[in-house]
Amino acid sequence: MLQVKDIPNAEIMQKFAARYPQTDIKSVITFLNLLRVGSDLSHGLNSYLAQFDLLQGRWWVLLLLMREDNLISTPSALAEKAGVSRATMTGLLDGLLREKLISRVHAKQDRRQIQIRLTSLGQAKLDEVMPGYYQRVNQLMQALTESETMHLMALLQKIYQQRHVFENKTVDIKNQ
Amino acid sequence: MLQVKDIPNAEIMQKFAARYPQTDIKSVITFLNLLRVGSDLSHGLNSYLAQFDLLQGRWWVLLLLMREDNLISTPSALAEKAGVSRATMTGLLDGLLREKLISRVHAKQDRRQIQIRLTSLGQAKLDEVMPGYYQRVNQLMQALTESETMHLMALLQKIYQQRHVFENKTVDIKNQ
DNA sequence: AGCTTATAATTAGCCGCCTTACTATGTCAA
DNA sequence: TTGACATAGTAAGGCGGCTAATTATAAGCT
Repeated sequence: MLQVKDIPNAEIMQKFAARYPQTDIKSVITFLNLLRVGSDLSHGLNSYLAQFDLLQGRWWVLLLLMREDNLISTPSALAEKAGVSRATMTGLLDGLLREKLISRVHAKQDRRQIQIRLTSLGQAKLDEVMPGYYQRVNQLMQALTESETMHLMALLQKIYQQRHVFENKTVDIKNQ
Repeated sequence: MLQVKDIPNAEIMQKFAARYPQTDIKSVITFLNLLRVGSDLSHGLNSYLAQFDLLQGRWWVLLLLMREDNLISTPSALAEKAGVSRATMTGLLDGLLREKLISRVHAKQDRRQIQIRLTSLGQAKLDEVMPGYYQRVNQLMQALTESETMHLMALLQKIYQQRHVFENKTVDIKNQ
């Protein structure tokens, strides 16, 4: 994701608003701040995970496996839950396999499927990573009081429900 | 960035909290929601830009150039402002050059430098992209009232100031 | 049974990001 | 002045995303 370091100042926003009159400066600034906080937290998380030779993709796979009662899942299910394509999941699993954090076993009942299991090495890796992760998340969220946190969640929910506005193609009014 | 599709439910959080006692469930859920909103908006923006053969990286470069009074900057300055490495900027500029949206000119005063200029084709591309972008941002932010927007900005600020918590290495108490 | 279609996983090849290492040029101080 | 260091840009190679195409297996029709 783009690292939105440099949110435009008022002067620059005015310049853009002059050329593009539909601009609502306050909306744009809020939007860019949301993007920036998200990307900064994401980069921060990555830099923490990198200390353990992990990045978000592979870490998330380990977590998804740990959620399962028997520590087993399949590539398609993992891809679906992680929100990546199955091809990408193949690559992530290759990496995890190289470090023996997971194992691949052919499924008996459906021979197209492969079972992915969290190994004890994989569990050990999570046991190394997670305490520091939780500690840092706590520290981060101590920026807000309990009621601020709840308020933030509510605001995020409202925005989240609108998240599809970008995905609609531009509509040509004449064709409606 | 990871597409955080699947925020763990209460039952699963309990399981993790049992193994990792430092877990504060509310903090983690809020954190994951922040990440999710950020990554969804980022993906949404990308899918909008993709209609115009752009992605965030190259689009942002065009914007940075348009901010300049004479439409000119250098690769290093752009890399700094966009928050990417200079090597990455070289790649982005290669792409933009291929489509003639920018031009490269050797600087006279410092022959290490290269001047990057937004071409009229580049400006035309922005004129195509920006109105729809602003329209969609407005639509998105209409999810919130004016006072909610200001409150959200304030909450994001507080979190943003804590963003470095992930970057500190884990401290070994014994060595302090 | 044999087709057709659907599904699971992988491969190949693209893109944008990274770090590391390199080349060219500039700067500064002994 | 020249040697050491700093800075600008690029190249090489890795990673984690993607889509499209491929292979194997399963399921459903007729």
